[in-house]
Amino acid sequence: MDRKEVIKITLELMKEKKLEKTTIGEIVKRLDLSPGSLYYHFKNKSEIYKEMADYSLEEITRNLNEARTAESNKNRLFILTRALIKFLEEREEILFFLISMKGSCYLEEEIKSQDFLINFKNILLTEQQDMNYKKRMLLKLNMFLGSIYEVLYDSKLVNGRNLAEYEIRDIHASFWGNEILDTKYNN
Amino acid sequence: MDRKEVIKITLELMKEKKLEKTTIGEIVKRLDLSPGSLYYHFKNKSEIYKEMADYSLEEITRNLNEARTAESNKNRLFILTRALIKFLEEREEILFFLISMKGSCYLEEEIKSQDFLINFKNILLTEQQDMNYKKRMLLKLNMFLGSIYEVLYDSKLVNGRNLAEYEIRDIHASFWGNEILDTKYNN
DNA sequence: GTCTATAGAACGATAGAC
DNA sequence: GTCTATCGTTCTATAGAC
Repeated sequence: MDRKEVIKITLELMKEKKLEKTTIGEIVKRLDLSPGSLYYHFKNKSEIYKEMADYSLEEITRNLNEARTAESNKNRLFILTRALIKFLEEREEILFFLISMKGSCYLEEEIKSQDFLINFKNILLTEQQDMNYKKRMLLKLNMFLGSIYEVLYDSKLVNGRNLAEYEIRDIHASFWGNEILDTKYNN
Repeated sequence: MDRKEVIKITLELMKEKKLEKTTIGEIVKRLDLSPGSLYYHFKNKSEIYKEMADYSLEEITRNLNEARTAESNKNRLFILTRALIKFLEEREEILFFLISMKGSCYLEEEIKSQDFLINFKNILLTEQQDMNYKKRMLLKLNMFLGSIYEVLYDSKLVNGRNLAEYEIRDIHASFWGNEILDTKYNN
């Protein structure tokens, strides 16, 4: 049994069935597996959720890092914004999980939101910035993520369409338009 | 049996137990009611969810309208932003429901996100504005709401603290800082 | 390490007495 | 209009054979 396969299939299933209908029974049916086998590898449902969160974070991080190194210098924040949007549009199941995991009782408190932020923080903040700046940037980052989720929930998950380029530009401009951070990666 | 009491209690219960643990059994236990009695008034679980969504929207609308008429003229958008944040901080159960209902299989598609937007749209948009402007403003509105949800999820629901005034100002400034809409209510 | 079988509880929803 | 009792199903999770 491939552990990662379980996570991928469960994410997919969750998008289709929503939270309350994504049961162990449904998961093993989709995997063509037995409950006993699944519980041999995962101690309970929470562990599956936990690994879905880890997997989602890893996938996003990997994707953003690729985007970050692929193109160089100018408009780095635009490239990152665009990459994040494109990634979540392509991986709807991850988008849905990120949006709906907050309401689930199977995800323990600690995992929930902050881990995702930390990653963006690393991309956007350097060590030498002062506390006040960091706090405000964290707020802005939180706002940024929330905006992406809400907009993509509406456009992609409800209406099934991808954002137009001008919309991506609008989103980027709203948050990072004339931001000093734009210059951070221009060195 | 008070219909509205069921909705209020269920919202409260949901914040504590999360989506998958908010069952009919838990609801009737909290209400000190019998299942038969609950099902005499609500045809199924979806109907309860539907009315929670309606109730949440009504409460927000009522609250924003009060804020809108109470204070006059200048900085209307700041007052609305602040009122929305304060309302959701005070009514955590509504905040949690708005955040987590997207992942639920008991809320039918149609209700989901748009209805909440329509209300803000009415507040922010007038009839005579052109389509392009409206579309962009709708995107911005969506971003605005998503930001509020994400920020308050983190600050209030996870960390249990209210936003500081400077944070509210930051949020307002990010979206409506030097916006022509500021003048809309100054007539 | 996968299976079948099933425990044991909880689920949404209903029937019928009062 | 509220109750008790319970239907039939589904749930998470486990035991034990292979």
